[in-house]
Amino acid sequence: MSSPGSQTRSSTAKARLEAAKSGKTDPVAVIQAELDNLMAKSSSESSSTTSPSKATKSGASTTVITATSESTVPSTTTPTEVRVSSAGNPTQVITLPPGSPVGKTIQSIVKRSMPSTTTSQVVTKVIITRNPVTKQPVSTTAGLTTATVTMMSPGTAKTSGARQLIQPGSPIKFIPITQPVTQQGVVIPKGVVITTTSPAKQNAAKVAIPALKSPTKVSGSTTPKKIAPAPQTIIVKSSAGPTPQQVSLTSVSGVKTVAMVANPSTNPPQQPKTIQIKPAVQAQPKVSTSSIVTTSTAVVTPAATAAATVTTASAAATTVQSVQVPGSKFSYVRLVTVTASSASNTQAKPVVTTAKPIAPATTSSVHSVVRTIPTPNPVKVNVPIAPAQKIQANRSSTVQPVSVAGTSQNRMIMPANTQLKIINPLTGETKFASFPPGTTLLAPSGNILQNFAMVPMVPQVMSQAKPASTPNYVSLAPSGGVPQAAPPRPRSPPPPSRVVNGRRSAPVDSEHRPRKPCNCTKSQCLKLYCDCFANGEFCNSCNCNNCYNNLDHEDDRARAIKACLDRNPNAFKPKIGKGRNGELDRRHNKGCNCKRSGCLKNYCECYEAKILCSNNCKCVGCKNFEESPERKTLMHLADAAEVRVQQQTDANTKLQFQDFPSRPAIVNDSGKRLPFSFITNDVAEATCQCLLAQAEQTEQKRTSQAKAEKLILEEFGQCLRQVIHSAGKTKGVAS
DNA sequence: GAGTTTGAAACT
DNA sequence: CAGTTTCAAACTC
Repeated sequence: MSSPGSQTRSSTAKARLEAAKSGKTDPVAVIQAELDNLMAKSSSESSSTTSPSKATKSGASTTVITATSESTVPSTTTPTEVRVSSAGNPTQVITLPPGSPVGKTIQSIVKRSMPSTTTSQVVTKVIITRNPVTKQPVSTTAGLTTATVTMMSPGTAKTSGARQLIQPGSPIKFIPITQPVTQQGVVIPKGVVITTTSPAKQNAAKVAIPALKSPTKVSGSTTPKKIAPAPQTIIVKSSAGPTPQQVSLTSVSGVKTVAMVANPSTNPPQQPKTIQIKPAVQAQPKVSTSSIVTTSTAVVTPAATAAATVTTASAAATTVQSVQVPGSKFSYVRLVTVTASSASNTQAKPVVTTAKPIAPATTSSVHSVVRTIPTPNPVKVNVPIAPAQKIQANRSSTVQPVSVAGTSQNRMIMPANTQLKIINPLTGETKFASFPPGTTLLAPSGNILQNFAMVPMVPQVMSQAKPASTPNYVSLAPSGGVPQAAPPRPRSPPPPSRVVNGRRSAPVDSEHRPRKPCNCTKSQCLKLYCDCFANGEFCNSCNCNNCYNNLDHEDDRARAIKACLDRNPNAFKPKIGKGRNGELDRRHNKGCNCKRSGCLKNYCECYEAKILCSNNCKCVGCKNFEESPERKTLMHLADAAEVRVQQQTDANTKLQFQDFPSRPAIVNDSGKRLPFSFITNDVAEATCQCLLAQAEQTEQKRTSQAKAEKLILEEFGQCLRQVIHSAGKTKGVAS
């Protein structure tokens, strides 16, 4: 059941975004980052002191919005000057009257400036700078001054699983906040602005050889160990200000979501403000609908979205810099404490509480609304991040610092099975702690955590933990806590090779199939025999013995890396490169040396990478060439196996639905459904949407609070009547 | 699960 | 650079 018009009204009630998937690992970059990190030890002090300069504009109110959703500008009732800049296009300055749905406005601007056929990533940034009338900064008191949403260009959708990048105009998915999901969180203790950039879709490998591995061997189900590398580029910058906020990274189905929670506890409670933003510039499209800020809910964007929304609420004592390495899929955040006051806040221990998990994307049709939270309730905004494309060499962010209204609480939402190394850069004190999934570290005073750099001890984190006085890096790798087996795929395109260096490293589906844990016994996981090490990752939940590939043996590890690079400068570079025809012609850079396998077993790096042997190979008795009958036979067998697996999967799925009917009717002795049995989840949700819509309307009309409450209650009564009416019509007999 | 095979990495 | 050894993953039983 749904009340009349509820669908329409609810369309403005929630955000629905879709996300992109992660990209490939580049161990070279990780290694490079680690080496750089080591080298940075000597210059860490200077980094600390220079960071604040980037976090300028303290007190200024700048709102950055990069968005496609129908979001509204954070709370303000005054006209707002907005600068819209997107890749490859000149910056536009527009003035938005109060109440305008800035998301639509931005979107229309972007659409006009962006070729529809482009496949490259487009990041549109909207910076709300000031009130053009009063020349005052906008709405710093709203407790939410920054929103960042990254817009993906069309043509980036992938077909497998949830791997979809958002397309302009596509429906946006809504994630209820209450459902559990694997999370990986990082707290940015002080006010920060995060922008995300998404890479264009990388072509999947086009190869000839189908996967022959038994489906049961798909590593995803068995390895908690490998956590997929960070697929996105994240630029985090701090802003000056007194209050902390939360930034958390949530991985849902391989897509990372950044959530920043502003704790408005230090802000005086405010009444929700209605924003009316209309295009003031003639060239801008007219927007007839306006979204209203009505509740203390946060923007909830789905995990599977390419849009990103970030809100910040405060200024910072900590500078957060992004560290990006050329060619790397990894994103690092360098946390540098910059305030003198922070020095007095050492030794504090985080309070551990249970975090409310953020639900994965659903297929709900509810539209999204960016909601400012002027109340003491935290503002929670998620930033789904698309896979990284090519990471540029600049190691520091160029994002404008943003000042934000203050909050006083830090939080860190733990990813699954996260172990943290907490380092006090001032005293050098190091602590280790492990937290269950979903754990949130709270720093109620706002500064408890600010002197500690948090280093999730997960794979892909390369020597982030540094000694005291050294900038600390936090890898923003997506959670691998819930490995997912790649769905059965047709022969083409096969996954990009994972033969990064090592041997027989599984040709991982770059999206997010985790690599298997290693079983090294003699190498201490410090040689390229070890897949983890070869891929530039820490061992995590591996079965190795005497492992030195961890934070406890940083020095040894660094030496081992150096030794490998001394032997072979390309040791950590991908082994599979592009041929003359680019992606269509991948080849093993070094070539294999197989003698007995005929290059038709996974011993062969070429075969494992699902590419044909090339002139680079020195193999004997090679059967891994285009016209090889043996290879063709294997291909056919593999295809047939895949078909069978797919059919079996489909059958199982069907059975599951049959075995678990949605919800048994609740009936009385006579077999009639009892009235409350009609209040299903759908009904409840629809009712809530109706109430929400009603609340929005009252906000829009600026009705008094008393009347608003009355109207909402009446709406609730209306919903109940409809439920009763529907129950009566069905004369519900249990089914 | 134990043992064997294999080829890349490491070493000489 | 070639030959040998070491190593851990792939494979077989």
